[in-house]
Amino acid sequence: MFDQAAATIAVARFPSTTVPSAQAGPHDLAAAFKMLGASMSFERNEEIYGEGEPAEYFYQVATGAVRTYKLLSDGRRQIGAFYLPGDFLGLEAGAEHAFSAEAIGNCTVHYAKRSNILTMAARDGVLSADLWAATAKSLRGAQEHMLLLGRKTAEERVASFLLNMSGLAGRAGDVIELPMCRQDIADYLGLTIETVSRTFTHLEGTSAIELISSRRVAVRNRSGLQRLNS
Amino acid sequence: MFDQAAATIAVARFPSTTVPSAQAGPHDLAAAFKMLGASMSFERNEEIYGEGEPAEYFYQVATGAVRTYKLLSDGRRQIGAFYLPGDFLGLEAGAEHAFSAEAIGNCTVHYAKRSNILTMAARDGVLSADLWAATAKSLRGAQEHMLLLGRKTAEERVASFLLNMSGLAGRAGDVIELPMCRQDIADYLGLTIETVSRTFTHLEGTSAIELISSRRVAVRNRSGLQRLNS
DNA sequence: CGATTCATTGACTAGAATCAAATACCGTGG
DNA sequence: CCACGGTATTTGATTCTAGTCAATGAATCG
Repeated sequence: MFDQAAATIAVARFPSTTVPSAQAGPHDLAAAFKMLGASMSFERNEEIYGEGEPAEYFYQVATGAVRTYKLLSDGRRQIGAFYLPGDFLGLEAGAEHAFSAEAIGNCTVHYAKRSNILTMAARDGVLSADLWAATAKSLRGAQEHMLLLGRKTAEERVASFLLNMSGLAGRAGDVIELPMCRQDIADYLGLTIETVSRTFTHLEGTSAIELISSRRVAVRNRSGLQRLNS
Repeated sequence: MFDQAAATIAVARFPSTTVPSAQAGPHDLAAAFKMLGASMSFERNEEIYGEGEPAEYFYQVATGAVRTYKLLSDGRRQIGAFYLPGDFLGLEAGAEHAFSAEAIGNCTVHYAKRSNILTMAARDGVLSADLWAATAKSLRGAQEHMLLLGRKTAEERVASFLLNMSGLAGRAGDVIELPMCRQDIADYLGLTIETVSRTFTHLEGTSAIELISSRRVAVRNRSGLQRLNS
């Protein structure tokens, strides 16, 4: 999640698999979605699935962006990850979803029955390996995020976030389009909306970034951000 | 990880698989370790593997306890999870370990070559499903932990920790044996050692727990802890 | 153009971190 | 068995980062 480079690859791969490979044999997860999946549209803030619901489907973002989150009883929210086109979600094993998922803006999502994917995976080593790899990728994202939430300062969190959003391949001067609002960013970074806003302003003051509009950020000093990112 | 009930099940399952199942077919991950794995002992604080090292093996804790962690350049540490007997670790896909792993106390670990497990999994639907399930279990633990790190107060974090350590089946009056020191707990919960200590003392003051010794805690008011856990 | 939502800024507070010291614990050797 | 040294833990005083409360400003949409 959140790895834009990988997301781009996955997106690029998606259409190519519409040309079915000659052999009926090995498929990857994206190809399995093409075979078994259907599409569905969601409006801004619409729930895709809820925590505790039976986990019937796997999902792949086609367009737009998705957030997954957990709530405490008093409404405090932690966003676990943002999902961009190509990313898979709902891969957690277990009969029930451990997170809720919502559309950030209007978006399209491919979905496929878990049982179908799993049945196919049981017979297809490549597919099962890809399912595992996708899950493990989520796990690594979560582990990286634990370090951020447990040990980084507000400024370091925002810098990490911006660098992740700008992608690995990004260069100084790149303009980042943020699909999510400040509250989403705050709940993702374990901060308040005010702290996120102040930190953006402060980073602009040090010429690390430029706030073109609230949803558009230009990276002006990439290595400065990376230094903050430790 | 950290799910003592599940850990106990895994441990219980382990010896039973020494009796090879009649059919050579499906195996679970624990059985695969029995077939392919070897054992190794580690001393207190000894490194099992390091972040960035090639991920050659999968591991399963046999006795003792293991911590996985990441460091920032200035030494700040985030412990991602504690692993108890029966738990698997090192399941992250990718050529390199994303975390470091160390023995908390003297411990024994089963290990098996990744390539062997993966080869076997490619031909064995049950094994590959179990590999995926074990990875997904780690993922759910990580997601739960993100909520703790991002949104819970110090008292809530410590209460969550104690409830997790006491196991799902625990009852009031249960005595928890903590295998790790205060610094490990602090780095796991995203707090300082002083805050952990003060919170323990405060929970004792409210009769929620009793500190028998620094490594032994008795739960006196389980529902009180659960209320804090939200 | 007004209404509403979202973002920024300011003043003040609080919860956890930091700095510092005292106490408890543990293994070793006399 | 007890004294010693080293480590781990607890406790206290103070600071500081981020949170809270409050108000203003900007953007978006009928």
